Amino acid sequence: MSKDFSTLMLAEPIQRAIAEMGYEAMTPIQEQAIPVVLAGQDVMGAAQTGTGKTAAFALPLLQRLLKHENGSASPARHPVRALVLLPTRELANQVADQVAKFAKYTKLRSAVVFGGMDMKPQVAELKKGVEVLVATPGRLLDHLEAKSVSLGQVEYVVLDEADRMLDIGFLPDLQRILAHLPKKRTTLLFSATFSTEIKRLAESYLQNPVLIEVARPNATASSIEQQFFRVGDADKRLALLQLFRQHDKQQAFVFVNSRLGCARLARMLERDGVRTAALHGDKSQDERLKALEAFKAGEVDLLICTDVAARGLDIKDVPAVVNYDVPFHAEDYVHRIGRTGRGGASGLAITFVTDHEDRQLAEIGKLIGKQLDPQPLAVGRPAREHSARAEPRNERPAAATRERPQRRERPERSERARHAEERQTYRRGATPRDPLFDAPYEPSDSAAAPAWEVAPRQPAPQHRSGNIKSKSKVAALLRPSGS
DNA sequence: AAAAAAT
Repeated sequence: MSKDFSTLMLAEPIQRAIAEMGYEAMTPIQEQAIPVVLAGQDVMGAAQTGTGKTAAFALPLLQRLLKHENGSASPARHPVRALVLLPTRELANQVADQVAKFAKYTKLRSAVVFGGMDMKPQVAELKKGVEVLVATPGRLLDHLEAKSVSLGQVEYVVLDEADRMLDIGFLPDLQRILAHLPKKRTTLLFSATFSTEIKRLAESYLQNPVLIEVARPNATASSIEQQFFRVGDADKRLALLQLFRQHDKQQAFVFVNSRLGCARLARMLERDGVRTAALHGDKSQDERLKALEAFKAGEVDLLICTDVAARGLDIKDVPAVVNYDVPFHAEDYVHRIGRTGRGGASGLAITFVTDHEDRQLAEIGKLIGKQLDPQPLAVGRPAREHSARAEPRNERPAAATRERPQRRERPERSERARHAEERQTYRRGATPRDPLFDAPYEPSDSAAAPAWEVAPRQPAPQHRSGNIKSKSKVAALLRPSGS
């Protein structure tokens, strides 16, 4: 039985905003974390993706800022009292949006600063004074150096996607930022994934923390159906096009491991006639935000992205996620597929596995506690790629083979040759031509059930319902499990 | 190994 937000007795302006946003029943992480944050305690919170972690910290935080005056006399009328740090610019933008909505009817001001944007408007905003500051680490340090912001009055700091914020790439920046904060403060850590090592590290930043776990850490949401397909490197794009068509061209996030691969796939898919946008770190911030907006607006069907989009992004009703490449880190798998199946909606996660990705796949299986067994995927090939389009074709599929998809009859062109040809096509400004996509689907393994039906259905994982542990229990959890 | 975050 989940309680309503109305039972929290939050300040009227906050309640009004909640109602306006259509929030009613709390999710388990909200139900458990909000009272603890309201009580002013440090929190380490783990809950599956898409279960409303932002509201779980933002609402009680705003409540406390409203009800508890800033104790020390401050030179600024609006000192930063709460700081929220995030690992990507898009996520900072999104969380800032949500905070602003929650705070809409209060007198509290919020702002967001992240890189890739002009400093000046951010400086102006900070100068006016804000109680809640949302930021990415790099740009925040810039502002600290430029003395356009002071963090000496911060009472609350939130590390969202905490395990990422504490990893080696972010830790130095994070430590430099935390050095600007008062020692006496409340610290809140949230993520869907926490490794044992990161938990231990995290504890050194917390005082008397309450550990809130509404699911085993690293658990995937049970509303997401996970499918794994064995494909060859050269078949991935075809497989993607085929599945896209089989799924009625529904929208999806398509994750690629490198920025170059991401840009390249997006370009090729566009040529294939798919409405595509690319989102990765080599794009300008303007392009990045536009790509996301275009996807949200439904102007784009496949968002081709790197792990910049793996965490936290909350877009309603994304039907599917495709791991075009198996992620290098197993936790990223959990976050990537968490872009679908949000708020309990159903979602589909498809992962392509090539032979050299088996090790990474095994790591994922270990992390999420499932036996992962990639199914063969019959990749249909057009009868011909270049000429003879008008030739009548035999629509009856060939006889079934239960084995791996057939290889091409003719020797494969080298990767290089194909890329060269693609570049040529581009220079000529050719109109999108799609031998692979618009051509009638001709399965190489016709007796196989449609690809999206052959995947094994995993039983939903059993989650412990929420339990709050004291610090001693936290310490126990942090001990290596073997001992 | 790669991406991300400052320019």
